[in-house]
Order: sequence, then structure tokens, then C-alpha cells
Amino acid sequence: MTAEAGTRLRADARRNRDQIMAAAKEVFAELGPDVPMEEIARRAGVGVGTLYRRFPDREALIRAVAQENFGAVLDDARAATAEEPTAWDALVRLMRRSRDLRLSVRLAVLSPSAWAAMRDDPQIRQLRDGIMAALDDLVRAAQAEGVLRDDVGPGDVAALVSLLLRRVPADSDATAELIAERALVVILDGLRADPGSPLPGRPVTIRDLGD
Amino acid sequence: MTAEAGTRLRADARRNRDQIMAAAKEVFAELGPDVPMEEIARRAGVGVGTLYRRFPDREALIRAVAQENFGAVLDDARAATAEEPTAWDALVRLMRRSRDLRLSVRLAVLSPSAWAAMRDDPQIRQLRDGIMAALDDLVRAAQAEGVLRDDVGPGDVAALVSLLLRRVPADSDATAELIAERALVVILDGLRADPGSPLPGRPVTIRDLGD
Amino acid sequence: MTAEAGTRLRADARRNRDQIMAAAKEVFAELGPDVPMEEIARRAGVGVGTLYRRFPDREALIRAVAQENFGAVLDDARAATAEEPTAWDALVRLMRRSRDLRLSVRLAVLSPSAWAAMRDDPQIRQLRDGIMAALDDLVRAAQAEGVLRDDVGPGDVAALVSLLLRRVPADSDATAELIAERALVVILDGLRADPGSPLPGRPVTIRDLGD
Amino acid sequence: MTAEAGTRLRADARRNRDQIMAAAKEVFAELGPDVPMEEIARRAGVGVGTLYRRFPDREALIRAVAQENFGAVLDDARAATAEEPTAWDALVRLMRRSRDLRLSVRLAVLSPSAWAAMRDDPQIRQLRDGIMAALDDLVRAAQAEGVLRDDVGPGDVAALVSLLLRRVPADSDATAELIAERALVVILDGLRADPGSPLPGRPVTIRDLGD
DNA sequence: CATGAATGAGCCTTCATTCAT
DNA sequence: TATGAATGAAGGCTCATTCAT
Repeated sequence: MTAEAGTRLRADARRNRDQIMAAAKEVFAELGPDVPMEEIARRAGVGVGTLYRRFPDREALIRAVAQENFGAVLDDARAATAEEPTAWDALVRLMRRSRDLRLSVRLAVLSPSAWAAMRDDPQIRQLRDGIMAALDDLVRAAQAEGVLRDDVGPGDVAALVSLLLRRVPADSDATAELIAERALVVILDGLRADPGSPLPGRPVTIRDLGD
Repeated sequence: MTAEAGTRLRADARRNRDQIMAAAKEVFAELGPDVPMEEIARRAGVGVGTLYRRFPDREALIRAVAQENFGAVLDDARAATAEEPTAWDALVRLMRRSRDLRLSVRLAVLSPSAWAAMRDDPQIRQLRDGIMAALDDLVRAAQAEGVLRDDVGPGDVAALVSLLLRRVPADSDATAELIAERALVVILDGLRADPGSPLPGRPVTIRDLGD
Repeated sequence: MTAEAGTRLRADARRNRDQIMAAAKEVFAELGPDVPMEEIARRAGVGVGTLYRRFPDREALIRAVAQENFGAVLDDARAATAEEPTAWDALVRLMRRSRDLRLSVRLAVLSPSAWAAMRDDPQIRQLRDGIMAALDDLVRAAQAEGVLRDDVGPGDVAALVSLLLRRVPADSDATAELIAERALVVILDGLRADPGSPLPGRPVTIRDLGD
Repeated sequence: MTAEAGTRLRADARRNRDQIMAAAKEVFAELGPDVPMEEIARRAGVGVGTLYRRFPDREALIRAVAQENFGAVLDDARAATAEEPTAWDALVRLMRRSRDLRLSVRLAVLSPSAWAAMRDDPQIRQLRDGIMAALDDLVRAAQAEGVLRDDVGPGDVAALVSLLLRRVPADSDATAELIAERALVVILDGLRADPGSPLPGRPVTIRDLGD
């Protein structure tokens, strides 16, 4: 468990909160981060008032969703590191399983204001830092294992992951899944290429990613 | 030359129109497709009324911008095919040079309504079809040349291109450029991998991309 | 009781709704159906938002007002039929008391769009049909009584009523009242004329009034 | 001839002006006095600029139309007085022939601002006064002839005329014509009624009509 | 002088947020 | 505490009027 509101809530309040979060994820993914708050409330089966009692404003809601997603990814990164036999395998699992992060990334891409909200949240920064650190370790280790090409840096990998998180155009969800998976494999082949084509510049670090 | 308003405009009207388009591209890229029309007008140095005289509503403006971008990409795709020595080279150039398409893709990704507007515009569909046809040819030819791996389809390549169009996180535009270029090279290595890892499913066709 | 929103409203919401309706009637009569919504809201002592919560757009408000008015007229037509000793008396009372309809007629006369809104509302059509049916009965009965001249049809009477609903030019409301009443009496004399001058064409039916 | 712009205009300017007036009458009658100026210009086959050169603003255009109409009515009133054998016949002709006035009346009814514009135009006041004077004479004379009932005043007649000018509801223009004509005959019978029912109050004078 | 482009004020409508019930 | 009503600021769009071509 990584990110959650600390204070105990009464059972029904808790349930409301969860319903709101679930509705928000759904709706943000579907309609973007500018959906009317009332729409979120409706899907959660509560009144707007209740929503606002739980989350003082739209930003707070977005932050909460992002926290949950980043937390899940971090948990997964750690689990992968611990459970997979090789760093390369863990890296692959991480890239494949970052599914949850998709929503947050989409939020960020979708609206500058959502992005700002996330960037300025210390909790999220911390989660992000944790993820990046884990990625950093995995990259080094995978290179030491001799599988991952030496000329890429953790920043390169992070960037590729972030690309993979984007929604791809497709005629159905199943096709989208297929396309994403195939793209991942191509990219993994590229990351394994040895000797690959010379990469321009220098390995990209986490710092280069900014924010 | 591929897409433009046919009717002659008075010199000043023409100039205004161009300024509006330029401002729109800028602003859409910067703030998303929901920016106040007034902001676009201001940057173009005209009144809202002028903007609305030229483009009856936001959708029309978005469509116009998308048309220009898709048109530029199609032109480039044809030029690449004609000018590059090999199909593979042309493909690489196309992937690298689709810069202009970025904006449109971003527009599309950014808002469902913008996407709908583009999808329903016959002119844009036609441009898209042209681009896809060119891509299709290049993929086949590059495979015939023995450089591009045989197990990818044009849809796979199109999907990878569309990923590359997304903005990558970076601490500066220069870094973003670097990251994007390095990611491209990694992906190209992946596309050249022979024998690469087995790709799941079947080659993705243009049709699979939907719309 | 003839036309009203069924759903229960909170006491304050109910009050607001009523105030809005009252303000709308006043303002429509005074300034026409194109008055700024804000003006209506102000007179009702509420914010525009409240107005729009209750009536999704101007048309809805116009329809609501029209429904109330037509409903009142229908109620009155039935009451007159039931309470007056003769059909002629009931007819006279109806012509005199259609006061409430005035506003709706004015709305309709004032703007094509308002008219369209009313014409397309099934509830209003039904009320109108009811009024017309009542009028039809009264005309026949009054002719059977031998008071109303035989060569007029219900459509003729309806048309005369509709003329009487218009605002007459006058230097004060009291004078307007006087003028309208005197005009009514003159018209009633004309309707009683026996033998009157030959009327051109044929008796006008309700159907001839169209819509 | 009674009302017209005095200054000589160049032939083409004259033609433009006439086209604009014709278009305005048409459009005002059809769409009301709030039609976009551009619509009027289009129907007149000129640019807005030309329209505004001829009529400084909407009000001026409305006034011009009203002047023409009132002028025509006054001409007709005088002609009727001169040509018809009896005052009663002249009165009937006037009531029937006021067709042209319809538009102006409709304008006035349609919008408070249009009404104000007309009321404040000295030329229009003068025309109106002329018409009223003629009506006054005819009423007196017709009463002297013993045809028109004695208890009505010229104001009563004017009011009845003004009612007849309104558009009646009908399913076609032909029916509207029929209905209007029949209503006129009924009213004329009412005006001839002798002894009619007692009219309330006192005869209405021209002064009572206000403005 | 005619034209139609440009301007900007004004009204419509939506929705984030607050607050009475 | 949950609800949903009320508010008002903000953005879309239209059109009267002005002005450059």
C-alpha cells in the first residue's frame, strides 16, 4: 500500500469516496478531465455536494486519482523487481503492466492545468521519484545482464514507456490491445539490438525528463 | 499543393486568415483545443468577429488546421517516396519528418469533439487515406528490399509513427528533440530486427486502425 | 386545473419557479419575447443560472408561459359553458374573459420563433384543440338559440376573438380597456345582426385557421 | 403624392434606395423588424455599406418604410373621400383599403423600439394626424347620413380599423384574406346597428388614442 | 460611391463552487 | 451529513455599425 488518505472515514463515507474515485477514473478516461463535476457525481451516485465535501475542487480529485495510479505502478515496479528472475524480465513486466499509469498520463497530456496539479503535488512527486528510481535500477541491472543495449539511459526507457501509455488508434479495444502489445515487442527488440544503430547524443537520464 | 480554400480573398482578408491559422496552430498546441476563441483572435491580432467571419465555429477552425497539416504530411510522403534512394530511407524520412502532423494528432488526442470534427471531414479523410496509401506502399517496398522485418504490417508502422508524434516529457525543447530522435532510432532498430522476437497476433493493416 | 409541472419541487425552488413565470409574463408582455434572459431573472429576483436550471432555454420558458395561459382560457371556456344560462352568454363571457390568452397571442404575433415553439408543443396543441372544441360547441348552440347569426362559423368567431386580444392604441390602460370593451360590443352587435349584410364566401371553420 | 425624400438622387442611387425599401418591407413583414441588416441588404442586392449610406441606422429605415405606408394611406383616404358617393362608402373603402398600413402597424406592434422610432418622427406624426382628421370627417359625415350608429366616435372606428390590420391566423393567404373580409363585414354590421346594444362609456375620440 | 471586411458590445448558455434545506 | 438549488463568472456566437479597399 502506498498512497491513501490517512484519516479513517465512516463506512458510508468511505464508500462514497471510493465510488467517486471510480466514477472519476471512468469519466476522465472517457470524456477527458474537463467533464462537468456533476457528471462525475451522477455516475458515482451521489450529489455534487458530497463530491465537494470529499474533494475541495477538481484539482484535488485529479490529484487523488493520480496518486492512486502512481502508487499502483510503484507497487508493481517493486513487485516486479522482487519477483522476476532477471532485471530484463522485470523491466519488460513493468513496461507491460504500467497499464494503470495510462490514465494519469492521459490526464496530464489532456490538459495543462491537470498537469500542473499533478506536478505540484508532493505526494505524487514522491511516487514518481520512487518509480524513476526503480526504473533506474532496472536499467542498470539489465545492462549489466548484457541484454539491454548499453547506449540507452533510464530516461530513454522512461520516454519509451510514456509513449506506450498513449492510446493508439484502432477500430476496437481488442485491436488497440494487439497493436500496443506488438509495438512493445518491436521496441523491446530495438532496446535489445546489439549492436544497434548509433544513437545520437548521449544516454538520457531521469533528470533530463524535467519537472 | 494539397488543401486550401479556393475562393480568392481580398489581400487583407487573406492576411488575416493566415494570421488566424498561424495563431490557432500555436495556441492549440500550447493550450489545447479548448482555448477561448478570444485568445486565438488576440494572438492573431484580430477581433473575434473576424475570426468567426472566417471560420463559422471552433470546429471549422480545427478542421482547417488539420487539413493544412495532413496536406503537408501527404506532400512530404510523396516527396520522400520520389526523392529517397530506397523505400526504407523514405520510410525513415517520413517518420522523422511528420513533424507537422504532430499538431493534428495532438488535437485529436486532446478532445473527443475535435476528433469527431476531423473524422467527419471528407477532405481530411481523403488526405488521411492518401497518407495511409503511401505508407502502405513504402512498407511493402521496404520489406521487398529486405530491410524492414517481414512480420510487421503498415498498421504497425502507422501506430508507431502515431506514438512518435506525441509530446515526450523533457526539461526543454532541445531535450525533447533529442529524446524523440533517440526513441525513433530505437524503434527503427526494432523494425529492422531480423530475426526479431516473434510478434503476437498478425500484422496490423491500415484497416485495423479504424475510422 | 389544466397544465402544470408534475414533479414536486422543494419549497424554495417552487417559489422561484413561480416568480420566474410571473416575471416572464410581465416582461414578455412589456418588452416582447426577445428580452434578455437576464432581465427576466432580475425581475424574478434570481440569478440567470436559476432561470436556466428551471427552463433549459428561452423556448421552454415561452412554452411554459403559453401553457399556463391556454390552460386558464380552457378552464374558463368550460366554466362559462357550465355556468352561463345561454350559449350566447357563455360566448360573450368567453370573448370578454380571454384576457389571459392575450399574452400568448402577443408572444406568438411577436416572433416567428416563439410561434414555432408554441405550435410544436403537444401540450399546447391539446389545449388549443380543447378551446377550439368548446368554441365550436358554443357557436352551434348559440345559433340554435337563434341569437348568433347563422352565416358565421366557429372560425369566424375565433378570428374575431383573436383580433380582440390585440393591444389597442390608447393613451392609458383605462382607455385601452374602454376601447376594447366598446369594440367587443360593436362586434357582438355585428354577430347578432339578423339579417346582416351578406358575408362573402362560406362560414369559416376551425380547420381553416390552420396550424 | 405625400411623403418622399426631397433631394434628387442619381438614377442608380435612386434605384438602390428603392430596392432597399422594397426589400425592407418584404423582410420586415416576413421576419419581423429585428432581421439582420445584412439580410435586407442581400435581398436588395446591395452591400451593407450601401444600405447604411442610404439609411444611417435601422431606425431610419423603419421610419422611411412607415412614412411611405402612412403616406399611401393618407392619399387613399383623401381619394376615397373625394371619389365615393357617400361618407359611409368612403369609410368602408378606407377600412378595406388600408392594406398598406398593415405593414407599419405590424412593425409597431412587433417591437417597442420600432414603435418609439415611429412615434418620434415628425413627418410620421403629421401623416398620422392627416389620416385621423380624414377619419374624423368621415365618421361625422357618415353619422349625419344616418348610416353609422351615433354612439361611436372616430376613435372607436380607428381602433376597429387597427384591429383589422392585424394578421389573422389562417392556413393560407387566401383563407386569411377571406377571414379578414368576413370580419370586416361583421364589424360593419355592428357599426351600422341601429339601435345597437348600448356601448359602455362615451364615444372614443382621436385624442383618446394617445401618442 | 459601392463593397464587404473588421470590430466589439451584448446576449445566450454552461458549469464550478457555495450554501440553504 | 447528503442533497441539489442558486449563483455568477466566463466563454461562444451574432450582428449593428464603421472603415479600408
